[in-house]
Amino acid sequence: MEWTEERVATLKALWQNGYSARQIAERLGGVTRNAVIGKAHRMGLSSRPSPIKKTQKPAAPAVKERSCQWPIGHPGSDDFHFCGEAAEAGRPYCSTHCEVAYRRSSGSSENAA
DNA sequence: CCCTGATTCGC
DNA sequence: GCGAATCAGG
Repeated sequence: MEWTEERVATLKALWQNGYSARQIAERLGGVTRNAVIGKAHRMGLSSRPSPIKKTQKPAAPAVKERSCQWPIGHPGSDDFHFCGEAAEAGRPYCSTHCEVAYRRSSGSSENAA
């Protein structure tokens, strides 16, 4: 196929209307999306929403680690507070309190302390 | 495996 | 200049 004024105009029109290269190629007929993209690139077009997204994620509010939320004292009490030590990654407590928090007492009769 | 555009490369 | 092949990512 030949890139006539008409075909080029169609290409540009569709491209600017947000059509994907594949849609344009299909519409024109006799060309593949590569031809469309290649032609578009050659005429100075392209620069459409590139699929190659940049890994730009500076805003990562993903909660990494906070301070240990292990309660110290009685809730409501004047000196009630949380442990505050550096918590383990992905856990709400520090290493010490993690042991306590996740200590599974599965049917053991070790209650005589 | 489907898609997207970008770029490269031989013709 | 052309477009398939390849690249790079979703």
